[in-house]
Amino acid sequence: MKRIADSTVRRLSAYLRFLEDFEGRGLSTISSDELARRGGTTSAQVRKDLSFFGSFGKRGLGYSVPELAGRLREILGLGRQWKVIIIGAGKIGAALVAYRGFRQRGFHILAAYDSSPEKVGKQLEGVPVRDISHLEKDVHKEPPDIAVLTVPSENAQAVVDRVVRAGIKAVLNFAPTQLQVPADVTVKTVNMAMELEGLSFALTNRD
Amino acid sequence: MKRIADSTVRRLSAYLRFLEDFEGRGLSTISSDELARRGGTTSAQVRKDLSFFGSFGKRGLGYSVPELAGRLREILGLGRQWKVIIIGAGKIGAALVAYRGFRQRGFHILAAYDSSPEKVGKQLEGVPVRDISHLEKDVHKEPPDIAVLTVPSENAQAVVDRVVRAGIKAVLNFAPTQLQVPADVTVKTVNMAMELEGLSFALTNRD
DNA sequence: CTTAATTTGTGAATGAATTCACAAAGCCTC
DNA sequence: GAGGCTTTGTGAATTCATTCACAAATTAAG
Repeated sequence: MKRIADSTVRRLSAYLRFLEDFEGRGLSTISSDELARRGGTTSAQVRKDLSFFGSFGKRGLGYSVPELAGRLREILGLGRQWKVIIIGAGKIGAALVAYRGFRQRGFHILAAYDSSPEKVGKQLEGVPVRDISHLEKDVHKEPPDIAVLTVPSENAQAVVDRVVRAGIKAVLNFAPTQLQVPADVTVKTVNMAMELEGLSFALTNRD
Repeated sequence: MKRIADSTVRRLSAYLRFLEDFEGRGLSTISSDELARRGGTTSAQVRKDLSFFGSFGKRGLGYSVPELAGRLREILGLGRQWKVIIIGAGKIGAALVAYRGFRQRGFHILAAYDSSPEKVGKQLEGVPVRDISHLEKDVHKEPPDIAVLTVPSENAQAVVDRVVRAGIKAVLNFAPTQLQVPADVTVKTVNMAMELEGLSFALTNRD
């Protein structure tokens, strides 16, 4: 299959959100133009994005809302449940455990890991906090699909190395660090510092 | 000034982080090649990125670490203090207030806002939680530069409208929503759901 | 001082992503 | 069922971003 750009996948994700909104309001069809308006893009962009995966629309009419939503869920791999572990049970880790967006999309949190004795053994929103030393054993018993890293930058590379060695192929990283991983592992980094600096730049360099 | 791509600014931000690391270790010069290796890019990319703002290197030698760090701070607008308010004192808002990356980079949190009576009047890490109804009055008294939104999706557009009307020109949005704002307002969105779906797509569509 | 070794800065070439623009297909009205 | 209206799907054109490649500048060594 032709390589799909990251930006395309992000937009598909956005389209699905709008479709679910429309679905909830009982609308049955939608045009690329309306989808574009909601997503801050153009109708040609929407059609091009979808065209990589097939042709789902009806000329003169638009797209069936439930059908397109279903197709997008399929394309994005949301038809199944993904098993997730969170490494680092600090403030951000705890906030993520509580985040309902996870469960809504089929991301099931198996456990959180930490090294602090005050946290280990407790629960966060029903999710057990385990000692980080149990990581490999647990992963072996019930392999997660995705590891979310909310550990301090200093430890991030060491932790991701363990995660990779344990066979996990997808990582969501909240540490403001560029992680080195083998080519068959996908890492997405959420870097708040970088976004803030982007705002600082925009405020500084406005005409 | 020529328009600078978003991707360029993000890389500058990454370069600065590496330079600070080098600075801490007392190294005095660095080549574009080494900077590139750390940032997962190429030396030509590094030089091109910097060339938009001037020529800071010495041929045959590389870049002076402290000088380049200083220039980047200047370019990114990090030479001053930015005033920030956080709207939404839920789990994510609370985690952000505690995030030390803010203060380190000169982002000073004036206050957090919420509508829940249990939260209003309390403090989070020394930051007062104010009633959202005081927003406009407070902003008028001490205008913040940046508003961080950690409110539920349903309210995000309404809140950003208030923020824009109050004259704030930069927004960091944590709600998984595409916000509509006038052209002179910059919005950056951190969308965890989107990143997770990107991982789901990668796991589903690997060769 | 001369030669070899580095490394920058930058036009030119390439590659990737977006937008244009229009034929083809389907709906709707009369 | 003919004609007008709408909207898709997609090559071609365009714009934007990255990579190449090399002259110019500087250091280092003899």
